[in-house]
Amino acid sequence: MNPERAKVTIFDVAEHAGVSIKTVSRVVNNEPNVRENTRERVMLAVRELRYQPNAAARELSGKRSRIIGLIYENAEEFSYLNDVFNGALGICEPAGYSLLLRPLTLPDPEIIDHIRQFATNARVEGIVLPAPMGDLPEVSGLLREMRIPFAAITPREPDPDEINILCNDEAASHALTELLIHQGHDAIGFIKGHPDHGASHKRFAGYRRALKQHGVAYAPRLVRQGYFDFESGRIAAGRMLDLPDPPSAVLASNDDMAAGAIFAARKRGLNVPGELSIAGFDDTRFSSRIWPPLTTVRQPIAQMAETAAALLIDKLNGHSTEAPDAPFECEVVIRESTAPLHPA
Amino acid sequence: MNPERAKVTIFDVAEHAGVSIKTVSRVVNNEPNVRENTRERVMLAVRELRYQPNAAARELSGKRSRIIGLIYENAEEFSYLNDVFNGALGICEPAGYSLLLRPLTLPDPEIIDHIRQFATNARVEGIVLPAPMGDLPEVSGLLREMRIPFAAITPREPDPDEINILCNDEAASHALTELLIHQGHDAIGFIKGHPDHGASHKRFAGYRRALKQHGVAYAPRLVRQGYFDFESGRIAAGRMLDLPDPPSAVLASNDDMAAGAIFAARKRGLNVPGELSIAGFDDTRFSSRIWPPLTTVRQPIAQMAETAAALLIDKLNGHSTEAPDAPFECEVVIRESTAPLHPA
DNA sequence: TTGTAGGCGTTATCAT
DNA sequence: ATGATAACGCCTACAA
Repeated sequence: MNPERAKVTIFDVAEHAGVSIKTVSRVVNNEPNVRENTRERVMLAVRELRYQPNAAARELSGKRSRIIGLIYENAEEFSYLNDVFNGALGICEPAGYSLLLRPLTLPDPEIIDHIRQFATNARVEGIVLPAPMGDLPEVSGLLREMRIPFAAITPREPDPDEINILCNDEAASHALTELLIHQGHDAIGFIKGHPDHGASHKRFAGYRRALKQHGVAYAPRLVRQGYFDFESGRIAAGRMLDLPDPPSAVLASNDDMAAGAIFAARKRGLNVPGELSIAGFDDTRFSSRIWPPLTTVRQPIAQMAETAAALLIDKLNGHSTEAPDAPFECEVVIRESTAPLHPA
Repeated sequence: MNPERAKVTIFDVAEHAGVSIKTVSRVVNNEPNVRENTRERVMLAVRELRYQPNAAARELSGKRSRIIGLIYENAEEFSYLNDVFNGALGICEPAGYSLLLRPLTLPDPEIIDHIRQFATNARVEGIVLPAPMGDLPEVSGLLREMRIPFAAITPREPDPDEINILCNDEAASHALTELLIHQGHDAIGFIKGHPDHGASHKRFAGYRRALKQHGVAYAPRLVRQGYFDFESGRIAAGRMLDLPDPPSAVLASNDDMAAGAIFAARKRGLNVPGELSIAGFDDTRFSSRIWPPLTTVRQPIAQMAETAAALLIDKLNGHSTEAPDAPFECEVVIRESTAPLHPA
């Protein structure tokens, strides 16, 4: 019809509807004290003129930028980020918020400056912090000091005043270990995750609890430090496999490291799962696509990110922020990379 | 020192430096006609007060949002997106631009409305369009009509007035096919990519050209349609492998489909590369981590995204936008998923 | 080289 | 329930 780029303002709408701009503002912002009749007239004008409020003017006047920041570690390996993006975006968009990304490369000695600049420069109202950002005390400390609300997706101890999205890592790790034990394994290697991630400790704790519960001896030589990346998994698994008495199963704290473990096994001519069972954590996209498909633990990452964003937006809008009553549930996904130790 | 959140405005700086706000504005925006002496005095005040210009006020007044949009297909499989994000962000940030994400699920009958809304609502100044968004005529048409500058990362024919980032897909595909031919393969399967992606056609063209050039017969039964996702690759490869005279090598138009092909081969008990060579395209993160590591083609995606963002920002700033003189170079990466047909 | 006035489109205040 | 008017912080004209 009219492809002109002439922008229609609140004045145009007011004139068209025969009211004042303030009334238009009230209607557009769902404020009370407008007669139903008037409201409809304004709405009509809004639609007819295709009125879109000017975000900059809104922000300047009302102090609301409607922008949410997402600070994340820019590590290639963390495949869960896509789910985080999608989950957060899925909530922000319909709520009228924009999502601004801020990747950070860790360790970052200037992290404080970077975040401070991002927060002020990009004028974000709130920030979503997926792991491991929510695990870093300096980050949450700074945000607290700056009085910028944030939602941390991380398995730390929840603070009732802050938004914290949890899942039962520990229980899932326990279940996975138990599965291997039930399959007859009693020499189960464990590759730990990056020590700065809260999840690493939870997962290790679940492993130890399962061993203890089922009377399987804990062997320090079967526990290796990894850092959540493929290489560290490959190396850690290699070390264990080269032991005189290697494990018959390896539990890696994430899928990337599990893929590294499979790689290491293959290099040594070992059949997986025939000679070595391997399990991971996260149910990354590719965990079902490598061979053999990986037994792993699925976290509802997208849902967790959605919840984080939704609670954050609620908080920004002054609504009561009720933390979810229980942690999100992880689910063990059994595929073909694990098998009973002595098949019948 | 002073953790107060009182925001310092241009007036504060002007007062502190003993000049008018206009002079401060000139200094902050690097405009000419300021005495060096004055400039320094203002800069000092800026630093002392930690003055940060208010982006909303700037935008409202000056019509510059300093926001760039990135519209992409939200398909789980397109692993190159991370590189696109990183490349674009790496340029935007130092240039003072923010990057706003807009995932779209294709096919989207309301794509026009969605983009229109994104463009106006999010007040983006320009838009980056990675494949396949730049391939969709309705998208580029709309942007053209709305007079929003965009940079398309896609292998279509370049328009001298528009920003177009290319790479030599065709040549790379030709080289990859040639490699297989040199290895003695003469029954080489090809899994095409999604027909809506310009790259699909380029890659197929390179394959055909290589066959022709080396006198290898073109066999339509060895060419299957895929859609760039794992499943379609698995199915397409499966069909070919179940043929009475299956190929000895399969070239997939991307790594996800190549991974599917490996999966299909494994299911049939075929040794890769002993009984079947498989090659992909993209050098996705995981292509070096599956077993066997994938022979593939590496595109400099992050660089291409960087260039797209840089050219776009140049254009927005009124600088001369010179297209790069040549397409970006792809590189064949030889790994262990391909082998000579009859090893010595 | 520097400063003054007006406007950008909204929300907030305070009348009516 | 509605409206006039003043912020909000900056930039663009236009003066000086």
